[in-house]
Amino acid sequence: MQNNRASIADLAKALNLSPSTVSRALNDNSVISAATRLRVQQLAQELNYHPNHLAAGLRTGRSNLLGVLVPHIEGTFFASVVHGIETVATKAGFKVMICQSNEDVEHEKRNIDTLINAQVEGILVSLSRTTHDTRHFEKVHQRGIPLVFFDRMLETLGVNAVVLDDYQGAYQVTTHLIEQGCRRIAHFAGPQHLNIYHNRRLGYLAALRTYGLAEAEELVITSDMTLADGVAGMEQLLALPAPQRPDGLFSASDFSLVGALQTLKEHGLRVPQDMLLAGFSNEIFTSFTEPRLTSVDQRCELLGQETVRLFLEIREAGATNFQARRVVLPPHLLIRESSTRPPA
Amino acid sequence: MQNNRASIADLAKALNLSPSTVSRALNDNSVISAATRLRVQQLAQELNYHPNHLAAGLRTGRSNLLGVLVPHIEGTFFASVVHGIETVATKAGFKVMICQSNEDVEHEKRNIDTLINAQVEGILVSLSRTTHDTRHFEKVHQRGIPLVFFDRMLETLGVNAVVLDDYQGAYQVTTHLIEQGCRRIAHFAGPQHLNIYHNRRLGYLAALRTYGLAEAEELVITSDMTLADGVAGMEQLLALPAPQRPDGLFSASDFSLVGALQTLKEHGLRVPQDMLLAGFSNEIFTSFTEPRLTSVDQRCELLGQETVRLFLEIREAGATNFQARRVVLPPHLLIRESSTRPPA
DNA sequence: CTGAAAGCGCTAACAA
DNA sequence: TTGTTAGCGCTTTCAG
Repeated sequence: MQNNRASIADLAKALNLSPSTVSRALNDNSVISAATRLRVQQLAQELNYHPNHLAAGLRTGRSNLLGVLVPHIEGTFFASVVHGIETVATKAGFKVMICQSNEDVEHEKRNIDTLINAQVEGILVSLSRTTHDTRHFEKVHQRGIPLVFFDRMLETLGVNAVVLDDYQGAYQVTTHLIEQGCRRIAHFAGPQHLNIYHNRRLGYLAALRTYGLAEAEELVITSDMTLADGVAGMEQLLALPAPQRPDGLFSASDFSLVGALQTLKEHGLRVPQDMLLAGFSNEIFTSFTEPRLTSVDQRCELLGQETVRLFLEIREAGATNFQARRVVLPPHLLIRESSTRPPA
Repeated sequence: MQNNRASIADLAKALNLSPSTVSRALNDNSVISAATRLRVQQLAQELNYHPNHLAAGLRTGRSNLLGVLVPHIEGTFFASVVHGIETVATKAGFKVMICQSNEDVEHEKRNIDTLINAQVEGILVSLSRTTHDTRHFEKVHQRGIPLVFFDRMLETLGVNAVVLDDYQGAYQVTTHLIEQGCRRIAHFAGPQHLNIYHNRRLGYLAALRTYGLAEAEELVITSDMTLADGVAGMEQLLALPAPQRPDGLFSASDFSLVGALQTLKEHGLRVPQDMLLAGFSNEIFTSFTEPRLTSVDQRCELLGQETVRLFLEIREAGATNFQARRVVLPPHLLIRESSTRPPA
């Protein structure tokens, strides 16, 4: 009978045992005699037995599945986070199911249903750019499924979340620019309904205030943070009358920053001599440009790992009576040539 | 009874129907009267009913799960491939389970078991760097689970696979360098037991032969293809006596190429004036360096999509009686400044 | 230490 | 068009 797929029933029959005994033997239940355990496990190996997790899950109510919902997975950031998630989740015995919202709320809603249907034991989410309210997550809560946000979230009170301290990161990087001598610092900002871009802007403004620098409306440019947006943004800045021109730029995204750098060069301006630059995310390419770009590292992998850890904690405590918690990771400023004032 | 989780039985009871009728109504079975269908679906909505896919899967023998096994997911390449996979798989009604081997065969073996246990309906694999034989995939075959390799595979006959035409890509890019006037072209090669690096080297050699150029041992440097390896490799090339120095370089990885570029600059040499450069993979940063780097695009997303398509085909035909097929995607050479001979 | 029996939630014959 | 019945493969009382 060494056919396609052996079941517990098959093993039981072949060994003249009951299914329950076989099940116990396979699961290393301590109550089973060493002898039968061995017999069972050997035959299992021989027949190439593989447990059916669907069946076990149905019976026990545990799927060992963990749902992850990200806006997309191309690009460094989410890929690294997912890597971190996968690592810790696997160690804890979970399989990871990945869904992408493609930055679209409707997708996001459908994905949530998919994950619920798959009986995942927890859901880890980073919101799509087009998500402005989170009512579609209520049913997750209702079903008692632990829900943890990471990176992108809405500032709703009482949700579990793991985020980078974007405010601190922005504050530090802006302070650094000021200390390097900048007095008019421009800021490329992202969509403000997203916590991350909002906090980066706040951190930037706070640093200005701390040092008594005036904030200038014409120096803050909000966009979707692509490379092209960076090009457009820098053109806009360079079009300002000379006294209003910035001497430094903090971009909330490294992509826009590269656009800005390219534009500066096209105009015959040099970095850092003519303008200091700093970005956010520590994308891999920030070390490949000339000059290399100062940036704030987001601890992507750690972020993923901490997200799973928080999930495990919630699960342990029981989803419903867990006091919602927010884990805030310290950012890490990486100073490179683009923001280092050259000796005069 | 609008408790945590409603089941079909609950709906049936509430509506005075049999479970089968409810099931049929929910699945839009054409045999059900419009009226009952509506009643059922409305109540389902109201009670926030979600089907239990584990149960359905157990019953129907279909899990709607697709297993994906990659060496890792950080970095652009696999992330993009997975993106492509996810997109097509979702459209076909599959959920994707992702595992990473971390470039380790033992992990790979364990992951295969995990996926089998999860009752996936197909497995898509890109081999770990440390995999030298593929016996652990036999049980997948035995169980009649469609198996498709993508990108990294062993040259075993009769497996299903989707790969880029690395040979062609390398041939094209080398030819391009020759046509730009290069006569001594160096090559940074990767681990040769992996089909991709092997084929890139063969393509490089073939192009040399076509144009009657001698291949020089000292110009082919094999490494693990990191940025640091590129630095070391270029140092090695520059240490050659002047007449033996290359006038062009084709690196099988963009990362090594960046290392080479940085090293050239440190030595006061200019690209493309003093040496032409070309790489492989079209990593995002190839457009951010100066000069921008010529590279071969790998069609990552398409690769992922085609892999799923091949899986669907196999499934359709029945895994066992499907004639193994290999899909080879044409590469796409992107010529940028680093390989364009400037007017003399 | 082992076995018998029931049931997780759903679907698919077959019957009505 | 609807209902009855059985069972997917596994685990878990409860009894022996």
